[in-house]
Amino acid sequence: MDESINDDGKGDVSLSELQLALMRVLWARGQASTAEVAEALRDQQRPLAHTTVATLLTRLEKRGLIASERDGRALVYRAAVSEPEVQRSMVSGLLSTLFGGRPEALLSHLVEEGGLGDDDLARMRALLKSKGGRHD
Amino acid sequence: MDESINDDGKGDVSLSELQLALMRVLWARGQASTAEVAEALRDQQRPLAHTTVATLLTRLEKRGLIASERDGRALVYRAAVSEPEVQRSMVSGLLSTLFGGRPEALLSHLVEEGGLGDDDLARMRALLKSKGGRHD
DNA sequence: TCGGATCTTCTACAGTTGTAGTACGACAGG
DNA sequence: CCTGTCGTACTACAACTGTAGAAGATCCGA
Repeated sequence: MDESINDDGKGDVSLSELQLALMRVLWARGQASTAEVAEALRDQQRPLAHTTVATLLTRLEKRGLIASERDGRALVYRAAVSEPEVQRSMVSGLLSTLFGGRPEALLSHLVEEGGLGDDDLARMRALLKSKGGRHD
Repeated sequence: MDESINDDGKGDVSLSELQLALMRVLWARGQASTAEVAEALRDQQRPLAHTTVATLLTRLEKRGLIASERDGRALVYRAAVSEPEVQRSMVSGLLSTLFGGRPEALLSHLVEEGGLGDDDLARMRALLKSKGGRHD
């Protein structure tokens, strides 16, 4: 049968810092041409050759994480996976490899070692309070 | 001066799943020979050739993450970085690349999307309660 | 003392990532 | 019409990772 149906990449995405930087541009702007992405990165003190950005985008597309559409001679890209999807995937990866899959272990780590300020703690407390469940 | 003093690796460690699997063996046992590490991995449904494990350990040592000591003809390894150190480093990496460095954003994600059970939430709440700071 | 069992070390190789040059098509200004 | 300019596609290459075979040193038991 037709084997052109590519894996849609939803299963356990893990992106490098740089790849995320590209994704973030697309998430923020909805869509962007190669040149726009390159410019955005340049503005973030991350100057890369136009061709480098093109290569990176091509690779992300090959992985199914973004999709392109032609606008004249230029390609315009948009994200094919949402930021929360990627977050979910990467957090759960970290959780299982580094914290035995126990979310409290991660929180505990954040609280104990994460150098959080009082305001951070307060915000987190508020967040949890607003979430249902018993308050034993 | 003598430039043989190698970078001690404490600065922004990021380990792959497999590399962490090796580290976990060492963290758990304190120390282990190549053969013991290989055996432990085999027991975790991760059968790797002895030489593969040796290569991996050598590379980790080159990065300063583990240290070896000779015991007869065999090498015995122990971790040179602690698990909390690695956790700190990797969590803070994830935090900055994926959550704009805002810990509450990570917690929020955990709470909203992390599929936590009531008991998880309760444990987390307890954890935060026991931590000082104001309770606005 | 000889052969297998063990170990380390070296070498290899494919895949991914970061980075960019080259080639080549299209288009706009003079 | 010609020449930059802009854009994609292709190629390249070094570093790192996962994986392991080949070589060579040793040690143990018969």
